[in-house]
Amino acid sequence: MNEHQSNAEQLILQAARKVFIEKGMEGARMQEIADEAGINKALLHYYFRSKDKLFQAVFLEAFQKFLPQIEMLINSELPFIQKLEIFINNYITIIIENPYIPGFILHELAQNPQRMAELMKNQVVVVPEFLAQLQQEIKNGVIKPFDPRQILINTLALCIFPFVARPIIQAVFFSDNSENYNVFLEQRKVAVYNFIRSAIFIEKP
Amino acid sequence: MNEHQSNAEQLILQAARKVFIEKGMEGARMQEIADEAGINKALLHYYFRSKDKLFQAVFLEAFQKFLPQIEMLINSELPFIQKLEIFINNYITIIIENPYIPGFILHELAQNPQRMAELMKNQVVVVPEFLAQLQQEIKNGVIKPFDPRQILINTLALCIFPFVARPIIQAVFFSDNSENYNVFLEQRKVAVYNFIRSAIFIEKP
DNA sequence: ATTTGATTTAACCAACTGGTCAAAAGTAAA
DNA sequence: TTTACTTTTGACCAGTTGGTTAAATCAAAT
Repeated sequence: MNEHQSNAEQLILQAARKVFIEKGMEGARMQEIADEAGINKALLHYYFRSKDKLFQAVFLEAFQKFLPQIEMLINSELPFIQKLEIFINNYITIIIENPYIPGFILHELAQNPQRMAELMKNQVVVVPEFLAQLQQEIKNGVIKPFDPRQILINTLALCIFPFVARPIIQAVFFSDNSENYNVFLEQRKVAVYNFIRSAIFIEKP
Repeated sequence: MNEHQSNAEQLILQAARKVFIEKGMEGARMQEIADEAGINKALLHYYFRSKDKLFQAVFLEAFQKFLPQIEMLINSELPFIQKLEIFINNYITIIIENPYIPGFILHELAQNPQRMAELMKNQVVVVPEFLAQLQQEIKNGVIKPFDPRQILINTLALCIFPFVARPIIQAVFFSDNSENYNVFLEQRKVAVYNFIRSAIFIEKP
C-alpha cells in the first residue's frame, strides 16, 4: 500500500472538487473525475456510492468554506465599520483563492433551490441580531437610514460579483493582459470597503 | 398550413428560450424543448441544425436584451447622476421581467469564455469615453475619486446580484413569503440608486 | 386530380452516461 | 504459505442523448 493508493479517497475528492466546481453537476462526468484522480471509474462508486453523493460532499465543503466569515460579519458584536473592514478583506481574499466557488454555488443553488435548501438548513446563520445591530447604529446616527437587508446584500454583491462575472469584465477592461485582473481584484479589497463606508457612514463634523 | 404549424420556428425558439435559460446548455434536453414546443424532436433539427445552433440563437437574443441600457449608461453624455438613475431603474425593471437571464449568461460565459467572446465580439461596447467622463466629473469635484472601473462594476453588481443569488437570499430573508421578495426587488430600484449616489457624489454645501 | 415543394413525423442509430459485478491484486495476520 | 480481508480493475449493462432518415402529410399551383 503506497501513499499514492492509500489516500485514494482524498485523490477522488480533490479531482471531484476540480471537475464539479469547473463544470457543475450537469457538466461533470464521472469518467473525467476518475481520469483526473488517476484511478478507475468503478473506484469512485466504491468510495462514494453515486455521482450525487460525491457532488454533495464537494458542494457542502465548498459552501462551508465561505460560511465562517459571513458568520463573523453577522454575529460579532464589533461596531459595524470594523466588522465590515475585516469581513471584506478576508472574504475577497478567500474568493481570490477559490475564484470559481461562488459561481458554482450560485448555479447549483439556482438549479435546485429546494434540495440545496435542505443541504444547507443545518448551516443556517441567524440574521435578526445583525439587522437589529444595524438598526441601532442607524438610530445612534452612525449609519445612514438604509434598509439593513439591502446593506448586507450590497456588501455580498460587491465582494462576489467580480468573480462571477470575471470573463466579461476581463474582456472589457483587461483583454490585453489578464494578469491585471488580479491586481484589480486586490485593489477591490480597499475599494469596496471605501465605497460602502462612503455610502452608509455619516461623517462626524 | 394553420397558424400553429406555420410559426413552428417561433414555437421552437420560445420553448428553447425557456428550457435553455432555466437549465443551461448542459442541462437542457432537445426532447424537453420539443415537448415544450408541442412538436416532434426531429423538427428542431429541421429548423435549427443542431443543439448548438439553437443555443446560439437563444444566447445572443438574451444577451442583446440587456445591451441597450448598458450602452445608454456608457455612451450617453448626460451627467452621470442622471444617467445612473435612469439606468438603474430601467435595468432592474428589465431583469425583474427576465430574472433568470443574468444567471444564464454568466454561467455560460464561465463555461466557455473564449467561445462566448467570439459570439459577443460584434456586440462590444466602447468604454474609454465613459471612463473619461467619470474622470472629468471627479476632476470637477462632482464625484469622489473612485476608480471609474470600480464604479461601473459596482453598479452592475448591485443591480444583477440579487437575481443571481435569489434562492439563498430568499431562504434567509423571505422564507415565509416569497412574494415579499418581489417587493424587495422593487424597492431596490431606488435603494441601489441612493446607495451609489451616497457613495460617490460629493454633497455641495 | 396531379404535381411539386415544403413541413412533420415515427422509427432508428451510434455514442455516451452513471452504475454494477465478478475477478484480480494487494495487505497483513496466523 | 495460507487465510481473510480490503482495495482496484476491466468488462459489461441499461438508459439516455443528440442527431439522421425515409416516409408520410400538407399546401398551393398546374
